[in-house]
Amino acid sequence: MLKKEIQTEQKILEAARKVFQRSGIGGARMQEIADEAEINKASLHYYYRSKEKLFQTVFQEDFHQFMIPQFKIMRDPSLSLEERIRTFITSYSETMVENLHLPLFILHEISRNPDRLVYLVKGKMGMIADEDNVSEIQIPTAFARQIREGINRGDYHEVDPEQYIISLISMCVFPFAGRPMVKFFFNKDDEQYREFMQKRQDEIIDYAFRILLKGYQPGKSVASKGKG
Amino acid sequence: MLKKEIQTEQKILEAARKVFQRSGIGGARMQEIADEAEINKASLHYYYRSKEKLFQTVFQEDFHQFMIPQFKIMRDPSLSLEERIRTFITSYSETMVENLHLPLFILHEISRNPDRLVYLVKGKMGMIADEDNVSEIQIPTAFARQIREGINRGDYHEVDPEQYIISLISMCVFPFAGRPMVKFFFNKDDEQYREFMQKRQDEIIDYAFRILLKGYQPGKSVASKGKG
DNA sequence: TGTTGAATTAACCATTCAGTCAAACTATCT
DNA sequence: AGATAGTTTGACTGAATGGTTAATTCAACA
Repeated sequence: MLKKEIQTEQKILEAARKVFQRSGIGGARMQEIADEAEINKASLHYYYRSKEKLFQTVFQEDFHQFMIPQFKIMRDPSLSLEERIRTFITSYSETMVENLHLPLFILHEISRNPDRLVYLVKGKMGMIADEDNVSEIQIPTAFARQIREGINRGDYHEVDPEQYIISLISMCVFPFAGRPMVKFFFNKDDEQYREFMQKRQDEIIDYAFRILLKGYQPGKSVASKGKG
Repeated sequence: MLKKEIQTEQKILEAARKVFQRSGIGGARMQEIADEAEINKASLHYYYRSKEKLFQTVFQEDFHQFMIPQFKIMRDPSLSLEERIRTFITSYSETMVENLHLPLFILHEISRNPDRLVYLVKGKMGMIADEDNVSEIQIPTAFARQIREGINRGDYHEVDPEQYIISLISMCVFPFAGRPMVKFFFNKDDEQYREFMQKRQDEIIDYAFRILLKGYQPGKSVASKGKG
């Protein structure tokens, strides 16, 4: 009984995730989700009182999947800044490759209702940070500050740290949000696209270091594992 | 009479654009568009038989605004490749700053229905190109080929041209698609965001050249106007 | 095997919304 | 003024869809 309940709930969430990511909250139909989960529409409401409630559950999970690993990396004190940049890029790309619809879904729903950000971040992202007095919201800012320190030390080129961080994220995320266009204009099928995005990781890491590091040469490179 | 007709049609298109960009085709309401245009809903249908028809008209215009200037630049034979990169970035950013909702709107609607791309591009983009045998669809590919030539000549670093082009577009477009997050995590209000995106242009140009050009130094730089 | 509470279902309800229609209005020309 | 063609409008329709309900099934247990 209990087992069945959990199993059904899980089926619903998976189905809902698929449908919501494909169509957004507006385009999704409760009937469609029910069909996808192979249950009756009334049962769907039995488990999740309303569409909005169901959506929030799914969206919160997705949002965290989209954000938390990256946030963890940005402030991981066991990694040098260069290693963090490298890991940030691979981790981000990996998440997206495994979940192609995620980026656009997140972007679109956040844009439709930016206020969600406040409780989404404050809500469950408290699981990271809080060891010292850096709240999760300030992680990007803190990361930017560390880049600035590197610049001041003379290790890095003169970049605007905030612009630099956003550029990293852009290069990781955008090609997934614009997948149909990438495929269309560079004439790639699904498999070629996947391969292209897989290769892209190393390419972006290279770009990231060319932009930031003084005297960077792709050959000698920066440590790819272990401390720098 | 004729004058009034045109004027109404224009009002409808502006209203529809605003509502569609805000809510997408699914979220938009014909009544809302009618209200925005200050006409009766029946009149709306008098001018545009259906929602889909109205949407297509608006979307096609928006798509072209989003694409054509950049395509023109990519293949402008009067500019050197470096100048084209520079112009590409400023032109793209300029378009986005003036129309903040455009990128996400395009991305979302293309993603919802990728088949549109075929007739959208073949449809009206024939206005560019066709002088020689480079069709508009092949412009990015052609642009990539020219980068490759530069690499082979030894002028540029070893980059994957397709990845490079997509990175340029990413850095230009993504921060607009992710505007709420940029604002939220770097704590900017509308004005600060705007300023940030304005400054960003030069920053990206710098990044683009650091990635591509051998021996690039932001100081000496590449010609900012005229032939290189 | 009968009782109980949770899970499932078909049928139904209420609302929203794109699209239609016929009547009314307006401008222009004769 | 009357006729004509183009435009506007309120009222309406039908389909889609989120959500409810009451009856039924099912699983567990005494």
